[in-house]
Amino acid sequence: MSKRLQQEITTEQNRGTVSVIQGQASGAPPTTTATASGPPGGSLQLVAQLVPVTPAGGGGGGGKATPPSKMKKTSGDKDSDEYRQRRERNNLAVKKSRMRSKQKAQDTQQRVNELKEENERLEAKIKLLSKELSVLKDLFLEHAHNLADNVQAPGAEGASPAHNNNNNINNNINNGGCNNNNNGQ
Amino acid sequence: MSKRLQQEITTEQNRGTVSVIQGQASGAPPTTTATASGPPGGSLQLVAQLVPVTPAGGGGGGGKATPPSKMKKTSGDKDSDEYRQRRERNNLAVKKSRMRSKQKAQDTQQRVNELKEENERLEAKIKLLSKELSVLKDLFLEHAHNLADNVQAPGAEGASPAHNNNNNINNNINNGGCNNNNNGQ
DNA sequence: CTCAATTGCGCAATTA
DNA sequence: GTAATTGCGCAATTGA
Repeated sequence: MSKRLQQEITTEQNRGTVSVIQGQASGAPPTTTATASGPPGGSLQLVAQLVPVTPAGGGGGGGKATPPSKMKKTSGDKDSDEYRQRRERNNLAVKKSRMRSKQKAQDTQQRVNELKEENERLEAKIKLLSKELSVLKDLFLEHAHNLADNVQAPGAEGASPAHNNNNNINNNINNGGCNNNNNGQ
Repeated sequence: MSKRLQQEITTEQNRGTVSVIQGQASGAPPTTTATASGPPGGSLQLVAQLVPVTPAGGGGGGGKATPPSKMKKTSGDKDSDEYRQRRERNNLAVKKSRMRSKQKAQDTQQRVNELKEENERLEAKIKLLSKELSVLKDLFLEHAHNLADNVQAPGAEGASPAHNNNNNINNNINNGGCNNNNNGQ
């Protein structure tokens, strides 16, 4: 009931008519009248201002004077209960929809943050792994050199075993060795 | 009261000033319109509604129009040019703001997608690196074994200095190969 | 204090 | 016919 006083009033007022108004009801927004806008603290209540409704509209235009008897119950255009009811329902739906929309946006933003964190973690890990790999490779090379030296020195005997190994290695590889890692955030 | 004209109409038709309105200045969006809410395809309309202002009954009499006699130029509250001007400005600002807001949301969503992709890439890389590491590690172990065998076989002769290396290497490997490290950035 | 930007809200046209 | 969306205008706030 009190709801419709809001915008309509203003709206109407646009054209110059008056209206009544009321202060805020429950948590709702404070509406105010044309003349006095009651911002925040609103205490007060309503002030009604009636205006001389001049019958002949004149005003801008058109005039139409009171078309008094035209208003079907059904689709009584606007004053009908039915209309009001629908409006209210829609308003509710709108509110809900907007709320969800907002929430979704928020979630998305959060998702971005999470992904960014994850990303950093992954990059750090890559860095680490790369480093390790690098170290190992160096060692490997060094080792190879040493082997070469040794092999040459001792004698023709020890053929380096590193040949058929591929198979075995592959198996191992498939197993994935030991890279497990857990991380929680 | 006549509210049926509601906003748009009111807005434009408001005081008779017609106005096709809107020219948006700043590079804004291309909207169409003449009457504000022109639905898609807008074709016409607008004429009709002057008439029906269903007065409705409620309010009693209905009428409307003609702002009584109060219309200061400044702050004439509603009919004032100044008011209208401000409204228009605000409407424009609102539009702009909303546009940006929407755009931002879109960007954010896109950001999520990009980050997701990036993440996948990073994970793939990690997997690859891990595999390489694993291979190298196995290779090392194998080598170590072979070396050990070879060393034993040849005889007590020349202890190859490589052993030390191996040990070190192994240690390193252990650390390096399977280490899962925690502690996030 | 003015003014652009935000924000909550209701209306109406669409869409599903 | 209903609920959900979406564009829009109004008004109250807020931040420069």
